[in-house]
Amino acid sequence: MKEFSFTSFLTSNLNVEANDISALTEDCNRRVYKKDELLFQPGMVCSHTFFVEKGLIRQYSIDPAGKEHILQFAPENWFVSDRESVYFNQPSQYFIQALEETQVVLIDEEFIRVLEKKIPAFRDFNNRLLHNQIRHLQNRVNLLLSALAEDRYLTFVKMYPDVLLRVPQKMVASYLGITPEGLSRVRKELARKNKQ
Amino acid sequence: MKEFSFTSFLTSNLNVEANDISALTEDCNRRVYKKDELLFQPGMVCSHTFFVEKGLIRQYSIDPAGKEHILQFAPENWFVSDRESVYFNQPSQYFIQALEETQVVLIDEEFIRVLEKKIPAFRDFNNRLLHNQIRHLQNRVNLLLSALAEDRYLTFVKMYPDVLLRVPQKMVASYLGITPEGLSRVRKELARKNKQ
DNA sequence: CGCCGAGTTGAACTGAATCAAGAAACGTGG
DNA sequence: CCACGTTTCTTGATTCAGTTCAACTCGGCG
Repeated sequence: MKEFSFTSFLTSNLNVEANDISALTEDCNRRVYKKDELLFQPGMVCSHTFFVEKGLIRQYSIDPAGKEHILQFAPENWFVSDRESVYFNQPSQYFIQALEETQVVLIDEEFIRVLEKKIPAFRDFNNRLLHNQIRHLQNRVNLLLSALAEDRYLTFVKMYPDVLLRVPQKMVASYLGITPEGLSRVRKELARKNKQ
Repeated sequence: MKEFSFTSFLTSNLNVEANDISALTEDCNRRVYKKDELLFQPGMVCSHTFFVEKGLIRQYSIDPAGKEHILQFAPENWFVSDRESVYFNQPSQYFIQALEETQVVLIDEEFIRVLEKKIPAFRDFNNRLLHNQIRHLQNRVNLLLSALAEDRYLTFVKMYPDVLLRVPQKMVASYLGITPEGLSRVRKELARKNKQ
């Protein structure tokens, strides 16, 4: 029997028997999205969180000038959700899109409540996930406020070396808040420095 | 009997009897900080969250070039904590400072656990606070990625009109990620537009 | 009264965007 | 497996938003 990565993810983080978990996670709603397919788009209220079992997705916005801005990449074992929409029932302003063929678990509020009930440790774990996300966002704000393009890129390379290899360079640029041309020049400059 | 604003804040949000709450919150650790006094500084592990009962505090970093960058303002009824430090027990990289004479409640992990135990609704409320902070941070990242200085300023004015009047302009600039001179020019330009 | 930090203004400068063109990589159908 | 069109990446010339530095004004406070 093949084990779902959502199951093993929860098992290893919740410190409980695999059997207890898989009973709950096996018949979760799952869906496979093709490359470039949208999981979600602005205007709707997003009713669930996505857990990536295989593949890679991104969350992004499009500004009035038509430019894309990437809020988050999510490879295997990451959650993505528009908290604003899921939790506060407001129409989202963000897109969520598969960047590769991607299999996700669809998690709704009800499933979370079931998990909390059956596995008390889940509440604490979920809490930890939220704290972790806040920490990352806070550090990202700080970086956007304080660092130039080159430093932001170097930080990205260090933090997400895997993502770097899986997405087109222009999307890294969009995540960093610079243009594709700008990132191309940053990389050129770094290569020059490394030679000498 | 004078009621603490922390008590009434929890009472109104938790939907429980004021008496139940005040028994818990009355003898919390409280402290008053003078204007400009530091509540906390980098390098230490921050062991508690602050709830502002009266006054105004800010969280900020100082970059290698010596420039300040404000992560958050917190007026009355706001929480401030360095999640990275409190939750993950890591040395913080941020300062927390009183911008006016400020009274705060010091909340440690133990107190949170007591609250969770005695008042079940607190867990959900805390969860809501976390989601709310994520939402705000996410929107701020999006704004930093997509908007020019003028739009960021206008958004700030709309979202925090109260804070705008209580802090020096150079701190608003620091929050927005521009220089004091830059903000001065943005405001001048806006004034010009409004006249015509 | 004199000082000091906050805000303003101007001139020169700089990091990054824009626009445009070409080169390289990629995917798809024949 | 190649040929083609499409997208991605690079490079150059120009422009622009915002910084830096310096001088000056203003208001509060010892």
